[in-house]
Amino acid sequence: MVKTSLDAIDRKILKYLIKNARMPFLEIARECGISGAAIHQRIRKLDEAGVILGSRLIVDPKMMGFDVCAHISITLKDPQLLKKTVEELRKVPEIVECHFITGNGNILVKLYCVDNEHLMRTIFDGILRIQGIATTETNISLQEVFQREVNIDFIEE
Amino acid sequence: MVKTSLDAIDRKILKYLIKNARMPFLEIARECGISGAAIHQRIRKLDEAGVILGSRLIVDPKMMGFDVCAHISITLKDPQLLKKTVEELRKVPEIVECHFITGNGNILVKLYCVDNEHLMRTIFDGILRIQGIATTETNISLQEVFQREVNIDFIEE
DNA sequence: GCTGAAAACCAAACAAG
DNA sequence: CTTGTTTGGTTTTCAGC
Repeated sequence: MVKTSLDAIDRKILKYLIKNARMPFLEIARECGISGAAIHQRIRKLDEAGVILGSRLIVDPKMMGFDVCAHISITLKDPQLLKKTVEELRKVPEIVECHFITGNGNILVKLYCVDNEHLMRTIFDGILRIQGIATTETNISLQEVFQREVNIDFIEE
Repeated sequence: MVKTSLDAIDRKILKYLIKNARMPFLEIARECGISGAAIHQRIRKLDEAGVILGSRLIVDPKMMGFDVCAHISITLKDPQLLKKTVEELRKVPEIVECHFITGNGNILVKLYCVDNEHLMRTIFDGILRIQGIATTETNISLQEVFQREVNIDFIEE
C-alpha cells in the first residue's frame, strides 16, 4: 500500500470531485488554471494509482424507505473464521460497511433496514446464522446527523 | 419527511448512479429504453424531491495519508446540549459521520486520522474540549473491510 | 409524463513541445 | 507534465405530443 505523493493540483481536483463527482473536468480545469487534458490525465493517473476508488450518487436512505440505521458489533467464536465470516457478511445486502475493530467485539458493521422488524430478521436470519459468529450487540442510530467524505484540506504536505 | 414513490425506472436510474455517479445519462437511457431527456427530467425531479443528496468521488483514505479510522462513542453531560455539541463536532474536520444513538453513549462519530498521535490530539484537543461532552470511548478500526452504498434492489415495492 | 432535435458543451485521444 | 486540436458523444433545453 504505497502512498502516492499528491501535489496541490491533485488535491484540488480531488477536493472538487469529492464534493461533486459529476463536476465537468473542464470546469475543474478552469478553477485550477490548467488545461482540460491535463486534468484528464491526472485523474486517470490517480485512478490507476488506486487513490480514486470510484464515485457514488448519495441518496437519502429514508427517502428510499430505509428508516432504521444501526451499528452491530460482532464477536467471533474463533478468530480463525474472520475471513470466511466477512465473506458471508458481504452477502447480507443490508450491510453497507464492515470493519475489523479493537475493543468490544471483533467486527463492526453498519446497516440500513426498512423497519425494526426487518432489522430483527436481518440480525437473526442474516447475521446470527453465519457460522463463526458468537454474539452480536446492536446499536440503533436514532438519527444520522451528518455524513461526508474525508476532508483533505488539512493535510498540507 | 415524505416518501416519494419511485417507480422501476427511477430505481434503475439510481441503481446505476449509485454504482457510478459519472455514468452518462444517455447510457442509462439506453439501458432503460427511454430517451435521454426523460432520464434527465427524472433525475432533476429526484434531486428536487431530496432523494438525491449529491454525488461523491470515493477516495482511499490510506492513499490520502489517513492510516487510522476510529469510531468514538460520546456521552453528554446534559442531553440539552445535544444540538450545540453536534455543531461543534461538525467543525472537527476529521469527523466524517455523526449519529445520535441508543445504548452506550449518546453520539457516535466516525473519523479518520493520519496516525495515532493525530487521533490523540483530535480526541483531546478537538472533541473533549467541547462543552457538554462528558466522556468518550474510542474504538479503533483495524481495517475497513468494505464500504458501499445501500442496496436498493431488495425493496421491490 | 414522454419524444426528437438543436445548440452548447464535454470527454477522450492525439501529436507535439 | 503540459498544451491545443479534433472527433464523437453528452448535456440541456424546448416545442410538441
